[in-house]
Amino acid sequence: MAASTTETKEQILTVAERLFAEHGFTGTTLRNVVSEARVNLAAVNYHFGSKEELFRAVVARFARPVVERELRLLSELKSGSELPSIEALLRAVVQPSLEILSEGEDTRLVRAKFMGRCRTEPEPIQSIAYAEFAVATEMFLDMFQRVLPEQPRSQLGWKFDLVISALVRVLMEAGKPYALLKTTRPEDIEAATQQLVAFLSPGMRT
Amino acid sequence: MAASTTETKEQILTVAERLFAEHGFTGTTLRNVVSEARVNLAAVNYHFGSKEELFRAVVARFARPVVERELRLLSELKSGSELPSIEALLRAVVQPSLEILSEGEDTRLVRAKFMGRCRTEPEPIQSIAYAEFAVATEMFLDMFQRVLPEQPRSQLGWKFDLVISALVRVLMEAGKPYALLKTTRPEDIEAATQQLVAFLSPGMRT
DNA sequence: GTCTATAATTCGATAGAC
DNA sequence: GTCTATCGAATTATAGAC
Repeated sequence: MAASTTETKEQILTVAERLFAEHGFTGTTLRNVVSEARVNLAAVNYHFGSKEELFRAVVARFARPVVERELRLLSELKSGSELPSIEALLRAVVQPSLEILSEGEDTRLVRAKFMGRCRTEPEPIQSIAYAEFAVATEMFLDMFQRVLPEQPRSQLGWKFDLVISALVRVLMEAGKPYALLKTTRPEDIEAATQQLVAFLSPGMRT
Repeated sequence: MAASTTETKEQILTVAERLFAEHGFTGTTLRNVVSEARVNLAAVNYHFGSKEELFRAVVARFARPVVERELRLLSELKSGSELPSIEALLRAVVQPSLEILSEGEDTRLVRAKFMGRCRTEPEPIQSIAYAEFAVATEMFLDMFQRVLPEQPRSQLGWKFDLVISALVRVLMEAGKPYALLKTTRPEDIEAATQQLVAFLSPGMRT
């Protein structure tokens, strides 16, 4: 493996992430990717095997650090002597994803949008990203059930689904003039986190 | 115009609506449409001109009755002697769309999913549907501003955006086993409307 | 590992007979 | 208005030289 191999793979992944985010899976062509990445067309199939495997690789690269932070926050909440508040739990849900926007320089907004795009892709593409988050999602839902034992699981199910929808929407709209999150400055991210949690938490309680 | 012309156009529109809903714009081919619609390939371009014009026609067919009901509910709210409650206003936002699910027999779930899909399509397709709802959206936002004058317009902007996101998610997931709306029975639609309004209204107030 | 060249399909759109 | 046939361009994926 030559020294530039990693570079080529990363270059493909970065460009593909942006084009998938903007145009979706079927709306992105490998020719567009290699053209912008300034690599050869055959390099995609050499390094990733197929267009779908490339998508899986993009998903894995961005999702794993997020899931890792989610699981860490979850274990912190569990290790506490008492049950967390709804607000603390919601913050653990949205914070790892919103923190995407504080890392990666010029790729921040693209990465956030890609995460949102994953959830809006038609099947079977959507399932690729869903699989990465499935374990953490189930654990969050279990925790909501413990904090809100009087609500039936089915109700918590669709409520949590709407929470994720709101998070995804915030990520996709980030950077636009009328969005909740207009910049990627840490203090703006923190403010948006608080506002999003405040918007969602009373609805979870009801 | 022969007697079967309307039939052919409607057949194309109905099949296209389902395929666009399931696979998105770029994921749907005209060949798939005409194959399932059992019409000739050339009929699409004869009746609609292009794939994008076909999409516009599908959007117009489902959106106009919804917008009409939105505007009627809005004028009723305005004609009242006092300002509506948050709950009444939110109900006017979500009800016309959810009522899609009480009409059209076997096309109900498809139509709901298509509406959701419109909002998740990459540009420039998304703007086609957005344009149909733009006027009503602005009027709803004005009404929220009157009911909640202490909140800045920018804040109401992203909150209303999250309300629509929740509505769209409910529409897209309708019919699935763990969704808020599992069937299309009128009483279930009414129950879902109430639960959705109850979930969202406290967040609007905060 | 990177490249050129191309295979093998598939796409949207249209020409022209009926 | 409906059909067959096809154009021209674009797609993913691969074979094979270097």
